[in-house]
Amino acid sequence: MPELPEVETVRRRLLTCLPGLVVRDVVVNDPLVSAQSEAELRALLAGRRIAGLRRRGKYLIVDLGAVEGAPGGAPGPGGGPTTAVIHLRMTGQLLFRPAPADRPPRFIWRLDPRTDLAFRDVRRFGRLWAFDPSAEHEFFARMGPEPFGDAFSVAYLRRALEGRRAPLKSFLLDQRRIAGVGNIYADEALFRARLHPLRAAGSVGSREARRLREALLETLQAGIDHEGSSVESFVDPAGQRGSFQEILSVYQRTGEPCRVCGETVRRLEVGGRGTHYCPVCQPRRGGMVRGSRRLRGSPVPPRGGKPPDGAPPRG
DNA sequence: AGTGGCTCCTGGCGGC
DNA sequence: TGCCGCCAGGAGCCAC
Repeated sequence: MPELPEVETVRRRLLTCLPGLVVRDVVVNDPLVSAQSEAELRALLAGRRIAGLRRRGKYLIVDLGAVEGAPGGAPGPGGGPTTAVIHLRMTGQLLFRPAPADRPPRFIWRLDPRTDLAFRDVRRFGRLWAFDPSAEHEFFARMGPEPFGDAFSVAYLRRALEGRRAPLKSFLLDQRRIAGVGNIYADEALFRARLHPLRAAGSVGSREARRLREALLETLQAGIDHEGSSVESFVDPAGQRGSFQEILSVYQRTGEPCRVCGETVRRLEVGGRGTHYCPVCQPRRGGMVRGSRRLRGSPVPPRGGKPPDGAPPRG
């Protein structure tokens, strides 16, 4: 599932082909993809040149310039610059010049010179927004600091952890605390930090907080270096899979031996999310939170054998 | 305010 | 073989 490293991989790929292109038209095939209508999106996006691509947490941000040739190029409802935001959620794929003969993408940006940016998304959780750049601050107002930014210091993390009774796993998934961490990288970072996912966030000491921050950064950076994890259906805009899934330590390795100590990797449910850990490398300590109900039929065997979803789904 | 649980959505898979 | 129900999860929403 696209988390920070996957979205960053998409951003870097699109950076090589999108900037400078003009959005000629917008086609919305699935109204659920945006609260805005196709006409609204067209008015906000069409005629504008793509100026840049940024990322905030798991959100991809596309900066578009004012409509060229518009009176004065002045900002305003008439044709000013636009900020577009895309969230891939579970299965979203942004494909540049996608192969045809697929099911219709949820939306398409027709670009000039003639190319397409298509949004394919089997589970239909992904979303698109477009708004005046002045609205961006409010849009991201409740989102926590970027892990690689200066604001994500040990001091910040300690303050954020302080007093929290929620399990560490839930803390890491809370986008208001840290931006961009999802289920895969949360499990992997906790393993790297040797912290049990059910530890109460507030029970984490200063040395452990330092370890957790370093583990998060190392894990996310490794994900970026491997161009993402193609566990579910992630592919970059050229249809290429990432390779981080090949070096996962615990995520979806239930029943397999820990790569460090050989103990069997376990699975439990924390905050409704499948959670994978090594009971030896991530020992229980004081300040544990009670786990959620045990998963039915645990231990759940890994759901291996699924083909990459880069292949076209059935028509 | 913090926390947990439910919901959306679909394809894949296990069970019968 | 075919059908049914469960499962995955990011984030918004709601209840406590």
